[in-house]
Amino acid sequence: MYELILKNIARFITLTPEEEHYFTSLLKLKKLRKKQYLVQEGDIVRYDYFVNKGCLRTYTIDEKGLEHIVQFSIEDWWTGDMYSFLTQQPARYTIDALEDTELLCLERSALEELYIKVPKFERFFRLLLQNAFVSMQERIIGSLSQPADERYCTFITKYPNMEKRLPLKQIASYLGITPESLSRIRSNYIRNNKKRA
Amino acid sequence: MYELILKNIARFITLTPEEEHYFTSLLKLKKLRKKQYLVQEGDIVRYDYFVNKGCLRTYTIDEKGLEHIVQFSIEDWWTGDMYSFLTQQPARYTIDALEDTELLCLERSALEELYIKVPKFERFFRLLLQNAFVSMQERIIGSLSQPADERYCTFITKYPNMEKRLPLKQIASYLGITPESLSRIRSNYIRNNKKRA
DNA sequence: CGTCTATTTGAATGTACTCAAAAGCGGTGG
DNA sequence: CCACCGCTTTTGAGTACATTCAAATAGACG
Repeated sequence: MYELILKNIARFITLTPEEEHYFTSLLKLKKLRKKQYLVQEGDIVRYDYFVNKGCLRTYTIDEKGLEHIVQFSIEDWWTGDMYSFLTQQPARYTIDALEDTELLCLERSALEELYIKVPKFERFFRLLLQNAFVSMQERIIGSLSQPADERYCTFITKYPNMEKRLPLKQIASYLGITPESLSRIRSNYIRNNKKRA
Repeated sequence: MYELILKNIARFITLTPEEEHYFTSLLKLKKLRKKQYLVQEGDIVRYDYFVNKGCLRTYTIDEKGLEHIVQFSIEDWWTGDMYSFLTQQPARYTIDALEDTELLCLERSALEELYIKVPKFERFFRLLLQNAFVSMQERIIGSLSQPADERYCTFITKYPNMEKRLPLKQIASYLGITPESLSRIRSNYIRNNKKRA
């Protein structure tokens, strides 16, 4: 149950067996069925979440009622409304499950305690945030400079096999295009690959 | 010379006079003339920068040779290539001055020392990063869901008077549109405001 | 099996783009 | 201080890509 999260942490910091044990003792398991909400816009978020299994989306709904997906989170990713978790203000995003999902939850007060007892975790979560920030910068550049078909190409390269798992509609929302457009992009894509082969 | 940066820090943490003094003793002053580089893509970035006066842009150049601006930094903002500063890998962005600029520079080793002597700064820089992350998320949503004229409108609302200071070409690059398009958007904008008046 | 939603396809529209040319503006050197 | 050069901004015309609206088909779920 904890192998994945421990491996995830080991990317950046090294823990002793005792530290590992202490850390995992702070985690709570949560299961969600497909379509269930994890966070709704306006909630005060008390947890940071690690995805052990399954898939979620983080999105917002604009004045016209349209959904815009900021992020997908699959196994081995962290998720949550960072803004709300850290400031204890109402969440700006809604998060729900696109598949049956299993999460490990780390509560705010547990995290504070963890920072004190095992200060390495300050470093870990800072690195996590930095990486998230950097990849967000890259996504901005892409969204401003690339046409839709290239953005799709970047997406399937960066998140291999995600496109087989997710409904087209959700990917279109993530890319900022209509489902119709993505459908056409995909059929061009297949046609071009066939030509080359 | 240090009023601005101390006020900036006071938004999130409270310092004693001694801590303020210690902190400012770590800072180095740097002046840049218009068009000078602060960071070039590929550099290893050793400093985090606070803008005391002036204006800079952070951008990257794509395969086609086109510039894409990730960020403008004016007085009271922090800037730098966060990725390079924190990982000591080559910078992904170039930063140069759009006006004569005055910076306060905080070196990596000085920051590490600061974290140890005044741990509150861990909190400060974490909050800084979080805010940057959150506003980046908002920008993604905007860039994917709004037409160019609305993005311009958001820009001038969020960064009041910036549009008077910056060349049109630079703003167009930030918004991900051509200078021609922004020029047209502006003239429509003026026309519409006149109608209403 | 039937209903509801997702996906595909087509046609018409619109927004932003490219290319081209003219006008405006700023900085430099004589 | 002015004239010139180069770069920025504006404007116009034609084009390309993505959108909207509509309708047909496919697929998922109860």
